[in-house]
Amino acid sequence: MRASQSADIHRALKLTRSFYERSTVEVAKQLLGKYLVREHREGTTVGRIVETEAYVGPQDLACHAAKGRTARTEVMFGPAGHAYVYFIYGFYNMLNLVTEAEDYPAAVLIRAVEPVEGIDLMRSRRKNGLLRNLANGPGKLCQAFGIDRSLNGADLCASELFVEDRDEPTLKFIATPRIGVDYAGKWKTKPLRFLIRGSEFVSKI
DNA sequence: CAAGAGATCATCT
DNA sequence: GATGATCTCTTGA
Repeated sequence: MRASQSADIHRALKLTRSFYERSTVEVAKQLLGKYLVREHREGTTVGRIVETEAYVGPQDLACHAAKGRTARTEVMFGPAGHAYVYFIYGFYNMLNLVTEAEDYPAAVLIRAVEPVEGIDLMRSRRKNGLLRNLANGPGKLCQAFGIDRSLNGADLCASELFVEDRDEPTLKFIATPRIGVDYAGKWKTKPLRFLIRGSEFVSKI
């Protein structure tokens, strides 16, 4: 084997629980450039995460956990590294990754990914076949990846849904206020949405 | 292209 | 009974 070949090997390491057991803002930033993987009997879909939002705890009026510990928010109160998937607007599912210590309710919303693998499968699950429109929004990416509430509570360290680090270099990102949280008082303007700078696959600039 | 409405239901009041 | 961490389509300039 040539010496240069080892540099070409694509390392893909599944993120471990300790990755998620940190401050939600830190996890939201670090998830940019990681790869969301969903294994399914129909096939595997992979997307490079380009947009996230942090929902940082019970004091965050935009975070569902601000309403307290209920059946719906129970997963966010559980251990880090699990999926919090909820249904909204009568149509769409939203994928979040639970962060921080157990009993501290916080999570990162995955808002957009760049399609990498399983693109035909994503197209068949969605009507609009344009590559840029397959997964550039939280509802769209759940459609494209076949994610619904059956994955609520799934362990990202031991299920068909997980995130890989493929050894991308550190990325430049932008922070903006979160989308669709106008009701959240002073929390609506905090810069808790993170985008990869220059990506064409974000939901909006 | 921007703005607005409609779709549709789980969750909480 | 109201509303929402959205998306798509229609309308009109």
